[in-house]
Amino acid sequence: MATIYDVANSAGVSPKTVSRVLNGDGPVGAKTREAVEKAMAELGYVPSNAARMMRSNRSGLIGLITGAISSSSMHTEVSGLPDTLILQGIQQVLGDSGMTLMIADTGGDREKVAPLMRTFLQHRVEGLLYVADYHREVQPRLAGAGVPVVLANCYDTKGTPAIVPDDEAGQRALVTRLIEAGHRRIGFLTLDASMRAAALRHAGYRAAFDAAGLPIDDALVVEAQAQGAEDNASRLEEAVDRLLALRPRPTVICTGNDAMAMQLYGVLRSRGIRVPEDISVAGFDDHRVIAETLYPPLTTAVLPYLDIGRRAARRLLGLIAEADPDTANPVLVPGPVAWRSSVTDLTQSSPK
Amino acid sequence: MATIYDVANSAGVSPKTVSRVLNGDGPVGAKTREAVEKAMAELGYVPSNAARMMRSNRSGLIGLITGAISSSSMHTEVSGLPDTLILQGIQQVLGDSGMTLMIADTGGDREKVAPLMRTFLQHRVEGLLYVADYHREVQPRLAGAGVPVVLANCYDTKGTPAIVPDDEAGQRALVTRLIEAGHRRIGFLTLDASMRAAALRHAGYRAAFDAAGLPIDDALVVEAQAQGAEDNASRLEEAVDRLLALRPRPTVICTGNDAMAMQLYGVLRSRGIRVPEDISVAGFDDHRVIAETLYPPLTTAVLPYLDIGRRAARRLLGLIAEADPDTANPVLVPGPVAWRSSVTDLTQSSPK
DNA sequence: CGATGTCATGACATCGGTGTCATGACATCG
DNA sequence: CGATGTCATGACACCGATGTCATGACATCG
Repeated sequence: MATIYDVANSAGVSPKTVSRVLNGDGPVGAKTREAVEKAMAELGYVPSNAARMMRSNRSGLIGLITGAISSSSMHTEVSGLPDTLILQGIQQVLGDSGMTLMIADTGGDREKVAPLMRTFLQHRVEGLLYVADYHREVQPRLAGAGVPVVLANCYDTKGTPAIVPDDEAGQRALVTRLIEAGHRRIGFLTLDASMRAAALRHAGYRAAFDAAGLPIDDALVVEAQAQGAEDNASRLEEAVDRLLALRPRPTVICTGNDAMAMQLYGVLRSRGIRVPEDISVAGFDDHRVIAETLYPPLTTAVLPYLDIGRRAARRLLGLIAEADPDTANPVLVPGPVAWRSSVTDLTQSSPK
Repeated sequence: MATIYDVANSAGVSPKTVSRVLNGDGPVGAKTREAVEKAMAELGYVPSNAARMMRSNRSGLIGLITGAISSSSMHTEVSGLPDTLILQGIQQVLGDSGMTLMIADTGGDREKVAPLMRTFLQHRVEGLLYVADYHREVQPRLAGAGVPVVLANCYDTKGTPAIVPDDEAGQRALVTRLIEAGHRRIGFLTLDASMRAAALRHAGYRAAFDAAGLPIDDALVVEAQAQGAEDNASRLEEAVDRLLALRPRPTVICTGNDAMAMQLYGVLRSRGIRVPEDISVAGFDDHRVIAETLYPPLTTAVLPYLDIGRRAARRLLGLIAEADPDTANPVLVPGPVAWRSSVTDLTQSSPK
């Protein structure tokens, strides 16, 4: 591979002059510049980042650690939105800023974090991102490496900058819309209670009722999933039957995520109940493949993974530039409601 | 950040000795080694890859270019298996080999490939991977950069090493299993005919009938998707109705992918047809979230993305080591059939 | 007991860029 | 016309590792 010396020789100038052409600092005569550029093109010269970095101490690299990539097919029970959407958002922002992303995957193995960190530090990354596969608390043990860190889709107790979804606001917005559509008996099949999202969304559900001045019937809320359990399918069936046995029967059922809504469609239909004519269904995540492809398409709260990724990247860039305007921590990212035809508007069908 | 000189000073030895401790080449006295290791620990020393690379010319980096990450939410009509599974496979292999992955995303913009390539070359990547979001031909214009390239989930006409799924074998294996289960009237809702996978799978479908010595009824094969079309949902409904009108009616319907199977479930149920009692359904992809969560769980041909990723990575490592045992190109990766309860075994229900 | 070999270690050059400073050629000004 | 300033360029050191070669201290052997 050609070096700056090769270019300098070929153009009959000093390496320093080539450097000036490359970086546009210092003055260069028009004729000289042309000769240098010709030589660079002929030799297919590409400057070495390594050499450059030795002086400048700027690697232009961002390290990204995740257990996300390899975990997605592992716990199929946690079939939330693909975390790679977060990567997308990160990529978009970093790409524009000229940074290059290095990714490493723990494969779900906590022990691998330390060596991966070491690899990143060897490459002198300027910042680190840690992405979790679902909203949760982490102790990533990667602070204090002398490099800014931002957590995405997770948070810790040490005040590390973090970006997480606003699960509560999402569920609240969704349920508020349901109430506006005339629904009063709103069933809720929740995720495993140990998940942070479960608690927050439940709180959002309650907040929507409170805000509307409506009473809450706790019988309408049923945990329909247990992490690590084998048979979540039958668990869901039981939960659905419990909701269907209530009187008055719920007019709509919210689920912990879109995958659960997909199962719910199947269970309801096997009971001869039509969606949305007999009962409405709403999900959470806006997992496109599911929500848009289901029949009928699913109304759901958007889990703003793309936006979380973007914000995490921007915040990291801010920290690297030593300007972090964000004071709140963690930053809560709200998502809109995706309104589709799985929910009947009761105010339309039977106008007061 | 501490350098090898800091460590050397602190331990009272020369930098070269520290280097020897680091790399385990050359002999080092036990006492000296201890002192050096203590100094490294105290200073939190991490060697600089940049400096190392200047001498060794080995960056330990692999570049990965994809339009996949950011495209997945764009074309929702091409809702195949998430390509990030390929990344997973790549990660697994590269992680074990001590290589670090740099990723860049074109965001679907062909113009961005060249600058991204340049960035990678500046970092002196030792190899390049190009990952496509679905099986297709590409002209990535990235060969000839003096760096080995492997294509994953795509191929070109220039003989660049490539790893692609064996769509034909997958469909053939699936249909063969269906035939073994007693099915003879096998409907097939295909992907947009312009997709490579569509043609290959159709060939596999026919091959299965040929191998079994059974006649093929072309009326059973209907294109149920058009790329870029807005209303693929109603297109699918029409296609399904056409199949259902055939006499004798198909006993099983294969779909172009799992997302289509999910829609098919909805359409069949809206027609009052039960799966699998009245008609069986089989998909393609083994998109876990769909196939395992659908009710009933979906029989499908596994699209071996994880394996494709692994093989692509291994092949690239082979090329870097200048040993490429693979002669066939592209390499076809077969996938098994995931047999689940969406298909009825007719030989069981009505033994001859 | 001197020649030879092994071990442990260090001095020095080198990789490919860039920052600092110096230098020569002109243009401008008082 | 000499002093000063600007422009274009190059010499040289340096960033942090590692390869090459040299060196001194011992151990081993004939």
